[in-house]
Amino acid sequence: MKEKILLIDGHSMLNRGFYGIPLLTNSKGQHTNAVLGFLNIMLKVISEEQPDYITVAFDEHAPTFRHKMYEAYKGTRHAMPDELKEQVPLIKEVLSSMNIEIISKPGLEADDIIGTISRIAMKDGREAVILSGDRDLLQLATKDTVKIRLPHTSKGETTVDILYAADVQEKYGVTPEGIIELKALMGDSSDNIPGVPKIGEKTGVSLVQQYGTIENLKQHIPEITKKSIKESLEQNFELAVLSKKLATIDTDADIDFAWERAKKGELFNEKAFELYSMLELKSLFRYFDEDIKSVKEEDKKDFSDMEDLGEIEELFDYLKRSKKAGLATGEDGLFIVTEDERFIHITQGGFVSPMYLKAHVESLIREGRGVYYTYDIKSQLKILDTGYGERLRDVMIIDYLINPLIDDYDVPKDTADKAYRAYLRGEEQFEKLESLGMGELFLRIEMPLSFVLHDMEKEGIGASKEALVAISEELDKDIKALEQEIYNDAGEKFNINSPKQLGVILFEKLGLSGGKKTKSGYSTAADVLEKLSEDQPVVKKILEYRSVYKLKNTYTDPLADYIDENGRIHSTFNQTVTATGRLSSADPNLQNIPIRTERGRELRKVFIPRDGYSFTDADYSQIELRILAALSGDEKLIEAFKAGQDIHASTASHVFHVPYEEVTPQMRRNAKAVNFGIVYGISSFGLSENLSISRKEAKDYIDQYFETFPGVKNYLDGLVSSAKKSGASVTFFGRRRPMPELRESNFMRRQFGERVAMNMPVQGTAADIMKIAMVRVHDMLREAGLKSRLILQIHDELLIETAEGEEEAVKDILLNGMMNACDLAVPLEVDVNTGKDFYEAH
DNA sequence: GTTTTCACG
DNA sequence: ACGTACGTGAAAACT
Repeated sequence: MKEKILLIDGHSMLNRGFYGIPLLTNSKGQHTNAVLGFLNIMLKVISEEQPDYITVAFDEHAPTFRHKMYEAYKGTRHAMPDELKEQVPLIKEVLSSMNIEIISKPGLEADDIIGTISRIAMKDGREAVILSGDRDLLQLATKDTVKIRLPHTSKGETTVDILYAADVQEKYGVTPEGIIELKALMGDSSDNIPGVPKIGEKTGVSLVQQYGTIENLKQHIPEITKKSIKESLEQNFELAVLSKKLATIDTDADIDFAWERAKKGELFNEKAFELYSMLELKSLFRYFDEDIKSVKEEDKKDFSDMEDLGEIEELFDYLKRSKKAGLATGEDGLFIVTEDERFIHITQGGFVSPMYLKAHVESLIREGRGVYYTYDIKSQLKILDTGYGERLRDVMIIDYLINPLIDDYDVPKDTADKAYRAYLRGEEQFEKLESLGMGELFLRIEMPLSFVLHDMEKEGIGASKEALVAISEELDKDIKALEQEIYNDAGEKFNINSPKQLGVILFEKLGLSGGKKTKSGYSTAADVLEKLSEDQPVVKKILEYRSVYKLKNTYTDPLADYIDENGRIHSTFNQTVTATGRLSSADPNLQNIPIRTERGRELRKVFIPRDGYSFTDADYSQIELRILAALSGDEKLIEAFKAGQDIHASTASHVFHVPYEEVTPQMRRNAKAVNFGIVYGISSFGLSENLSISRKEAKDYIDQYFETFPGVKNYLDGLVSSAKKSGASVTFFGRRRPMPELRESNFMRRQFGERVAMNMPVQGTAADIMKIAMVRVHDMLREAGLKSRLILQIHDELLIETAEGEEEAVKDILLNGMMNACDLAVPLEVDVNTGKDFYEAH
């Protein structure tokens, strides 16, 4: 069996990874998608091919000879996005750690290096496998010693095609040598090869098949029948000659190649694993042996038990005097990393009671002189319920504030790891946070909020199981009845919940005109169905079925299972999930309990306060538009709020030029949609869809709006341009959202980025203000010695379970806490309501 | 695991 | 020519 070398086109594979996988970062904010994509395919091919040698070729950053030729011709070259650029050194580092040979040389393209080595391999009696995403390389394929592996993705599945010369011929209709001629004619925009105008793939292939080379073609131009092609060839033949030069890979370049250095070594070694873990390429860990994976863990897991009370007292004393420490609590005890690098584990038992530990930790984070880092404090409070201490810093929240776009911050996987990583990274991350201007936001708002959220989660909200069961039974009856009626109307039984089956029934069997809207068929979304429900009883029933089904299966039934032995439901409020700084609620989500339809709203009656308590609910009125007014400084908008006007009616009056009193409900509805659009980052398309009007009309509304409120226009434009300049969008309190979308080449994603740049400061500032209000309200309740407790937050709304007799005090605290959370050019208005259940209170 | 739908702000 | 309103979480179907 012949020996085999795998030759990889570095930039082409990196490119493929970058554009094939959505932008991805590790917890330190490094982009890793291109590296991941590269490695994924490389490892797959290595395991399939089992090569004896591996070499990766990279283009040099300096413009290469072939590109210079083209730049001389046209003077352009596509710039690499920063997010990709920064991954080039990363992949090189990873490859060297895996003992893989890297070759690059000024003046040479990766193609030329690969071409040359593949010919060396042939000469030396070895096989070559070329891995590249670039079809240019196909010209190197031979009958049986050089093959090309070309990755392609279809339906989410990536396969790596195998192409020998015969496969190239079969798939592209030309020989490997013909690929050069083909490129000479049709060009290749991704490779900056111009080609001859008017000649695409089809014409190119048939010309190459007929004439072989362009030199031969030149002799026969007069024979060409199609006039436009003939003329283009006559006028532009020098382009074909240039393109051929550009497309021809040099197989005899002067490179420094030695078989010895290319020999495959140990790929999955310790050093490589360290890099993989640093980049957090978890999906690739499986390639490494268990013992390599565990080496790193053992390094840092040398926590020694401490049981002696005297020693523990001494330790806490030391910690209080230290500059910093890492702490983490879990079911498995308290883990501490000290400044002098001791790793200590304390379990409860004997005299070390939970009370004892709580007292010591609490005193440490309140009175200690240093800063104490931990990771995900809120989940730890469930085990050791200490109160807030201002010396404590949560590195998970710091990570989140530095980059709120990361999907999962939970990298440490056990308690020891949390303490260690918090200690290791805390100081550096906090400094980075401060340099980004978010130190105050973190210390003043997010840290105390964590403890507030924990209290809310622990408190939970009362819910009646009996009421839920009763509702569920009624819904079930309705579902069954509707199901039957729908089957009847459709003339057959089918799964109404399957958009696919439903689409076929509606748009094919019943012949309704719907038109395709989704990737995989007809859209059956409610807004689509509503447009044709007018005289279609079936459609109405389907919509009703869906809503009833949803109520039962998403709310009623699951909620019943969340009720604990005390009759209460405990949601989790996530503090590190959203891109804008809002909270989110999960398991169960209590921020999306129905309210918009009466039937759904009924469900709120099952949420009830405990005996001797009632609910007090407070919500900010139009907080986002008020923020928009305040931050933009638009005089008219500020004036409207100061005058206490209905803001949608006021907008309508200005935009439609009618007196405030004469605004019709229809006009108000439209103005309301415009206001929403402004907050979402306006686009005429979005508004026109929402209001079912033409793009032109929508654009007129928007123009009219901006003419009325020029300050808003000015402000929004400024948001986009400053986000473009700084690469991030920022709230009033300094919360930051990185905006990589604004630099992308894809037009649509860039446009999305612009909308986000307009929305984030508004939505995010509202979130900031609410967080401040929550901490204030929580603290005021305690300071006043009240029994009433904050139990829910729904973005612009707070719910308090109020003890009998405390109603007035609670109302005052809510009003004060929320309205005075910050001082803006526009007053913040708050509506307060009370009730015996959640339905009544809001 | 991804897509579609729909509940909320 | 592209194909979108911003931010979430959950269930069910589909691949």
